[in-house]
Amino acid sequence: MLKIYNTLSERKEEFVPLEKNKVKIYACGMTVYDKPHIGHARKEVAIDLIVRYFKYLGYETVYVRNFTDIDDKIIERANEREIDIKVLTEENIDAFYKATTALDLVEPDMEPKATEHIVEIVGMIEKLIRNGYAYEAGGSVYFSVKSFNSYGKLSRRNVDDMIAGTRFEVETEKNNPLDFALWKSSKPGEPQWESPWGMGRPGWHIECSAMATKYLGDTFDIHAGGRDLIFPHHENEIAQAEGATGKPFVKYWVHNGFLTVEGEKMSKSLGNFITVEDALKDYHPEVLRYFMLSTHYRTPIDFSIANLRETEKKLYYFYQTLKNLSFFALKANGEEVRNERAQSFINEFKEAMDDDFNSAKVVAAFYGIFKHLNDSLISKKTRPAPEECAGFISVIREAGEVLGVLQRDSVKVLEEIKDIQLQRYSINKDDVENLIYQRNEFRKAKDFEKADGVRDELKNLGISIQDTPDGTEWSFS
RNA sequence: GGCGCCUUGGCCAAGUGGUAAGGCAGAGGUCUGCAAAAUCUCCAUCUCCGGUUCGAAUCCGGAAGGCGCCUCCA
Repeated sequence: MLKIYNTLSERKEEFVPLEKNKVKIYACGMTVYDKPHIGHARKEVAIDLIVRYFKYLGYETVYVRNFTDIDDKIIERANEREIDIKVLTEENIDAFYKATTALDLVEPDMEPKATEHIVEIVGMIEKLIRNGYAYEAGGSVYFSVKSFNSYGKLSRRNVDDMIAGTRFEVETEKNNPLDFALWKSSKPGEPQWESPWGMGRPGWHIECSAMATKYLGDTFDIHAGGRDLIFPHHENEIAQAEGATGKPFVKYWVHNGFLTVEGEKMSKSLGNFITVEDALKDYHPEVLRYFMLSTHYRTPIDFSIANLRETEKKLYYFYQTLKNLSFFALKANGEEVRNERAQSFINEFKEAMDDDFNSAKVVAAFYGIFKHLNDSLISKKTRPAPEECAGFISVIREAGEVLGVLQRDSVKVLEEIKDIQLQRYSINKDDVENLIYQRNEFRKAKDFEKADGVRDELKNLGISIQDTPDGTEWSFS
């Protein structure tokens, strides 16, 4: 039985879809004023895990992720760079797609853009005015927070308390400082669209309510996003959608925890702002994915060099083991048997995922099975039959598919990881192989002292070598 | 000031009332020309103080520390 932590109730709830075997998911996408950073990546990997698991469970999934391609920051940034807004947003959408491709994220079924849904947005605002939740003032339209009495239910805030804590804005068209803009009258030179209230553009929150209800209906199953969006973004989305439709908007609200960099919040001013593009220069995409999943999605995660290195080692170990396993599975001729240990692994996996998508527990289960495999593969006596080895591969791939890891050819991934490491440490591959060749020559000549000297040289580069029956292999230690 | 979260061994991290997963690092063993890799063994009573309970890391109250949101933020 799948349980999901619902921000609305602050507890884990059994997942019951609105329609049998079908799940409708909306995830707030990014506002494309800049390139995606690793915080975005965390959110995307988290929702990706969720979507993949629903598919794994056999649900028909409808997954919508938007692009917010019009807002203050975008206008500001475009002005700064003296480029057209469209140029800016398209550039960043491209960068986003590069990141999603590299991270092997499941493609959403729909990816609506705010600027392409002005009609729906205007329509929703009109409904809100008609329903008495919004008012026009000076060419802008505001949502009246006071008029919507369950305002604050998601973020557990009380409107009066909030007003008390607000510094009053001078000169405002708003009736109430907490009211938020649904439609903003445009200043000269800003992008603008026609509306019943004059030329203008949508406020920040309305596009999600309009697009989500358009594609998923008035009420749908899951709405996801980063923790920081709970207030005001999601709170406002609820007010807008429910104010317009009169129906409950979302059944389960899912929010991922934040990512820090070396223990600090990522921000431009601290200079620790890491784009996905940059992270991919130093780490294999699968390492990044696996890293994100090694902590439960609601728990804060720290993007630190130490943690990333550790993850890299783990993944390397897994693929190394998978490589050995594949060798022993060759004789199975396509036959596979899932023995008790393999089956228990799958059970562990499902149990962990059913528990609010606890990928951290899955990671532990992976450890257990890989350790078991390394242990048993080592000697003929304990080695599973080829068909069982094939069965192990199959369960690992099955669980790995949901996490989006361990799907690719072991040899290839091991090489890719090494290449990235070589690049990271600015070490030339040929130099390494030359040294290994030299060492083996010394070994053949039984000149172990010189051979060990070469090994020390390699060690200084951070490389360790393994003499195996098939020759000498090397890896970063 | 308001709302919420977190605090588990040197480090990362599970744990959601039944007697502390896993990993990294460290110590020792097996293997090895020596190593490495792999593997085995060892390594915590859960920030503190009260309470509820036969029994709590897990529930309640309080203290200390850290953090997030309340303005843009995944």
